[in-house]
Amino acid sequence: MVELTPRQERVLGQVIKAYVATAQPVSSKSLLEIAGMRVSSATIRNEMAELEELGYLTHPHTSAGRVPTDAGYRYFVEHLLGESELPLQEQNTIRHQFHQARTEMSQWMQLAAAVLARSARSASLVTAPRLDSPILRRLELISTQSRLVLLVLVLEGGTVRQRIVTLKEPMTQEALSQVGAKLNGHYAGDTSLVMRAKFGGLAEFEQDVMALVIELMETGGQSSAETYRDGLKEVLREPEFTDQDGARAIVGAIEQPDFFDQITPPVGTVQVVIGGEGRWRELSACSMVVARYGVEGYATGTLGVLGPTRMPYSRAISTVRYVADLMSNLVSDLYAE
Amino acid sequence: MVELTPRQERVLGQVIKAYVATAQPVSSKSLLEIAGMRVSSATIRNEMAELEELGYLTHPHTSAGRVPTDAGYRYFVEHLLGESELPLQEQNTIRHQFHQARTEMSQWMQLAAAVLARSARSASLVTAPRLDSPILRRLELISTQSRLVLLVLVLEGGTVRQRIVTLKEPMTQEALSQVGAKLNGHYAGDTSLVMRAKFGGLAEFEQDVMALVIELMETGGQSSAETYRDGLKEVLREPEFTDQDGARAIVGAIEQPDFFDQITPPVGTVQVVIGGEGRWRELSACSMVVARYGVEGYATGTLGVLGPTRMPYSRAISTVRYVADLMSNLVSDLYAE
DNA sequence: TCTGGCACTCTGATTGATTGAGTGCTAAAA
DNA sequence: TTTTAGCACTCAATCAATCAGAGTGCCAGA
Repeated sequence: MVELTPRQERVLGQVIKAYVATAQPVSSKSLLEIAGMRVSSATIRNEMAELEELGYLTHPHTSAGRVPTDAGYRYFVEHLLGESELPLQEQNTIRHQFHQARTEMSQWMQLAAAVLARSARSASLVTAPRLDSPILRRLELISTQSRLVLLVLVLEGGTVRQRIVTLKEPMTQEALSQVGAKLNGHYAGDTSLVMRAKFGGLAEFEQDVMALVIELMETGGQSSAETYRDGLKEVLREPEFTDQDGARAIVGAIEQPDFFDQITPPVGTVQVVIGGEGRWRELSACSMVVARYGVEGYATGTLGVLGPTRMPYSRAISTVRYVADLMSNLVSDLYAE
Repeated sequence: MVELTPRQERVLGQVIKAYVATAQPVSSKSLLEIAGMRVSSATIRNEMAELEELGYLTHPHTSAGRVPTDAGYRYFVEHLLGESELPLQEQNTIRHQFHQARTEMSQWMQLAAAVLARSARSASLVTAPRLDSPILRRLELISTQSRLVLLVLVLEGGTVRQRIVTLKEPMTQEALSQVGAKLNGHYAGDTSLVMRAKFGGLAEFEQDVMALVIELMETGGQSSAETYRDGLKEVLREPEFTDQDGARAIVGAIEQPDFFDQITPPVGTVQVVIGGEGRWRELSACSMVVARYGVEGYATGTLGVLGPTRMPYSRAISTVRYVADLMSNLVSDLYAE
């Protein structure tokens, strides 16, 4: 990536700022007005032509103003955006909202989605934290009906997983509780790996149960319902999504519950994907700002926003970073040793 | 609602059929071709004019074909649609898919949403069954961290609810288990009403826990994540949603997790809402076909489709009915005494 | 009661002219 | 060498006018 002169950087930054605000190509004259630079429009035009040469701007047709390219946004994000923090005022508002919510992951995630959508004027997606190598805290076998038994797993950190088991022949709740107690004695505190190692010495039914336990611990809840969304309706106002294809592209992405799981930056960093970056052809008009939250190596989830490439990156990035940090703290409070 | 002559009914039915298929106004001549009626186009025109007089058809402008009105669809649904069943072939396919799924509510609901969306060419929404007056089967108190305790409730039928409690001072898992055992002894098998009645004779901490239990049982999970959706991307292909307003209207509705909870037909019936029916102004171009499933008075959820008024009502209604019945059976298998 | 025929209406596509925003380039000024 | 003023040029957007065609409404006759 070529280095730009300070003035070129200024021009690029102002073009992006104006284009993000108005969605209209930016002319050399209008740029002068908003940027208040003390040169003529012709100079600006020369700079713009140069920036176009370098691939950071284009224009839709000969007599139109300039529009940033994906590379232009990329340069902007990498070089012209400091590690700016969210204004304290907003940090407080958000923290306050989180304190008001009940101490429940589902509420927090819903709230996180709402905050992200509002702040970044985009659609947002938050997935529940998933345990990397879950540890069994306790299991329960609960008879629901003659031959149907509910298996409930409580994992370290409070995640609950459940599955219905069909028995070959009926068992009383008494008998089930005994089996439960025995298995708890054997396996509470173990990861699925350890469980596999200690598999011997079990009755057939107990083996069946443990096989299920292991499967449940390793495949994870995966429930697609564990994804929280917001802002889709509002982001459809943006001009890039008014036509059918644009709308379908973003709706299709948001509809996938695990869409952001394809992007997994390490916890603590924020990743910006501009214009689908080749990997998502449909999303060529979209950008994403994604972060992972939680405790690395233990339990992590993904959260972020999806909007037009013409996105308020500064806001989006600082909001995503702030919310991810907040969520990480919540998770580590819950899961801490 | 005025009675129509058999021929008028036939004309109305054919107009709707053609319009549903093509989204184009239907002309008198083209109607002749598809319906194969042995009269002239002029006769059809007269009938159409009559139907327009009665409010069942309109035309967008003088020299355009006819389009059904909401009243027209309503008449069609009430009078011209028998209690037709889904073709056996499809019933089998659907039943087969349900058998393939794991015996888990979340999987079934996701599947139900997918089936509905495919079959009715619409967006679908399925909400988890909610207990009407839940009965506690067992509660667990699990220490997660010094002063944070996870309260897990298992309700009759296998619903699990959880909540984090912050203690005033630390307690050991031992102590928590004792409290748990005591409360289970007292309250297992009770509804929240009974619990309120037997509230006396508890230590302060136990009272706090039971207050939470009651709250959790009465307010319900309410987790917005317990809603499954599908087909939104595809339904945006329909011409009525190509413009911004149309798309935003349907996306806004689908985004609300409890949208269908506003419509609650009794279990076993299917309700059809055409053109928003005045209650949903934004959804004037949409229809919904909704059913409640589950066991009345015990645990019920809502499921249905949302699409353009130009919807294949016959398919939609029979699919919704069939899937609702299927889900009702699954629920009653799980919850049956 | 139905039908053939014809006048009438309205849309949608096409064309052409016009306007104006905005650039690119050149030659002069700093 | 860099900046600026000026001017020619390009292209989208808008408007008006025209035209073909689809489809209706209605009347008069079967």
